[in-house]
Amino acid sequence: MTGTVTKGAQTRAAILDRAVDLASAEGLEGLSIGRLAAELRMSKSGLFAHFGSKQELQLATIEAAAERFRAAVIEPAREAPDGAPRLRAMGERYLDHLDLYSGGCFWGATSAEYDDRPGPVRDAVAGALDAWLAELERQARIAGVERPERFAFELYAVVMGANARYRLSGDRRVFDYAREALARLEEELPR
Amino acid sequence: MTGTVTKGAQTRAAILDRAVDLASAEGLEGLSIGRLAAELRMSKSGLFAHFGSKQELQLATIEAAAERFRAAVIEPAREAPDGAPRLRAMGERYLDHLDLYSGGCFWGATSAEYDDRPGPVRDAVAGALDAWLAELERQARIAGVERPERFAFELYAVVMGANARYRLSGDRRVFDYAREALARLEEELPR
DNA sequence: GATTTGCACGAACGTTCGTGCTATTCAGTA
DNA sequence: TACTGAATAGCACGAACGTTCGTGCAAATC
Repeated sequence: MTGTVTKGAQTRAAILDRAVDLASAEGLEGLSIGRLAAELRMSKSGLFAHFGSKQELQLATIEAAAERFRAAVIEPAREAPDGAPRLRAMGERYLDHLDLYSGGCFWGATSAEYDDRPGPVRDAVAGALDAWLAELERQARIAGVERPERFAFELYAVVMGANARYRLSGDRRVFDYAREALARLEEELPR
Repeated sequence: MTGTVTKGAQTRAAILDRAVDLASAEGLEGLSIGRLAAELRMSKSGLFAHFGSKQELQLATIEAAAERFRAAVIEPAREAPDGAPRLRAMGERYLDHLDLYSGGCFWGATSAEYDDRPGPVRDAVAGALDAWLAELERQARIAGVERPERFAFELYAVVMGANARYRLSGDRRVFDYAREALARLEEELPR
């Protein structure tokens, strides 16, 4: 029956939920099946059977992280109208949603990890980030920015930089700096 | 005799030179002693003897990377006078020096990898990055910026963002975007 | 009630990892 | 040329990794 959540699907979802957190802290390579199983109090083989290979687990984890990102950043920001308000909402939502991970931004951690490891995993990570950049670009275009790619890059750099800096220094003031930078970016928008 | 370069020191330097590249691509954890030895055509145990433990190898690699960074970014930028010109030179030198690594910025890769792994390695990485941020901040203060920390963060975010984005997309235009952002930051400076 | 399916388990495989010991080779000095 | 300490190699270890296999059990299907 459509909508029925089987036991297996529940377990799988629980695995992936934990996997996203673990990967955001230890990376997608450091995400070991044995550790993940131990944390979830299940056997390595039982967990493994859900995915068939480590790579499939990694890809499923990426998809789960993308889903979390959509639910926490993209979707809420849709309440704001296209263009400038949406851009402001996405930047703000991104900074807020960082608390959802126990190990900082999933994309910050995994993109640095896989940028030099060709393969399906890298492609999936790059695809997810490209999609976000493309959405930023689209909204910048709607807002009337003359060079949306440049604008999207700068917004990305500021918020990801804040994540990276906070992770290493523990100094929450970087979020204030980031918000100021976003505000100054906003002033660039034609009105 | 002081200044004499023994055979061991030469080997050690060659190991670390390769280790910095390998770690910038595979991370400090992915930097395996066996692989490193194979690439340098020496035995695992022979290489290992130079450091005594993997952690010591990692710490030495970080120090070597810091040295490379100083030689390629900090020192050349010293030719420019303190303040605004120095800030411009450091941003520019950073972007240029990225070609020195085969796997992108060493600090971008390792700081994301270790931000959630407490210990001496994390401390060393954080220390090196803090030192750079502090230097940026110092120069911003000399240039008369009202809030040097904020300025340093923004410069950092832009250039590290360019590295991350280029690594994943392969699109060199991000360097142009970064340079424009640096130019706009420069306009902020009091004259 | 019999049979099939979904899900999880424990044991074991081969490989790679870091690390420890011992033997060998090499360079520089007496 | 013999000696000596530094530098490198050889070999083995225990642990962790991803993966495979056969099995147990509960729910669903017939």
